[in-house]
Amino acid sequence: MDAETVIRALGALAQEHRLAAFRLLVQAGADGMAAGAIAERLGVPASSMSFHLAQLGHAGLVSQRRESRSIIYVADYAAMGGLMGYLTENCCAGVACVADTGCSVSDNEERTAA
Amino acid sequence: MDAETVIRALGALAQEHRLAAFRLLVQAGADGMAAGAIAERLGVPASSMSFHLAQLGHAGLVSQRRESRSIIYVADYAAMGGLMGYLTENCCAGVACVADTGCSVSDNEERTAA
DNA sequence: CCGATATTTCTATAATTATCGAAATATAGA
DNA sequence: TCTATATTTCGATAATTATAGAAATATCGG
Repeated sequence: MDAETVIRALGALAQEHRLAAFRLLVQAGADGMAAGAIAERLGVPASSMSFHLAQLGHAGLVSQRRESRSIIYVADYAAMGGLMGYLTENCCAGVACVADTGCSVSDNEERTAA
Repeated sequence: MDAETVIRALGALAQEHRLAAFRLLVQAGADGMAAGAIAERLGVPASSMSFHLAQLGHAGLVSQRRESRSIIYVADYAAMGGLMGYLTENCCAGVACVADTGCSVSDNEERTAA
């Protein structure tokens, strides 16, 4: 992942509604979530949410598929993984940051809010 | 680390010169680097670099200390670790992203494949 | 104190990003 | 086809962020 892509991804996540939307999509998993459902859940007008979802898409962090009248957005785990990898290697002195948060992630309660 | 802090940190890194500066500081370690050295290295005017370093500071990603006439900036690993922790827990479905990049970070070449 | 160096703050301007209503597009069902 | 639903695109505006020269501040050596 090159620096430009990383910057786009960081910029995409560096906004209240987009970070919230992406978290929602990560929780939703492969089923994803309809644009309207995200907008309603976050209390953001549809056209604004559409703008933000497009930004996430342009950054490669989400993909979309049409399903009847809805457009379903899905988090792209590989892209997020790429971002994490870049940050780990280039912004964390190799070990410090990740080791610090505990590398075996599976034991937390981070999935309870599904 | 709360969402607002995370957004500030992401926004701080989501800019060419700031990401480059932060990478430089991570490499420099505890010795840090003088503002002028960073500016020169990146080919950015001093006043512009000062603006960007202030943004990184405001986001808590760097600290500074005066050393004679220079102001030395130092990367804050704990802050970066906090950011990584938040992303891992909230934006990575718990495991996928980090596991994907190889959790034992100490070896360098795990990132060649997307 | 003075002159040189290092950096920040000030100021103005340019560029980018966010907001959201209204209009346009796509789909579905009667 | 007509109408309702879901979402995007358009367009206008507001807000934020970036750029960089000039002036101000701090420190040092003499």
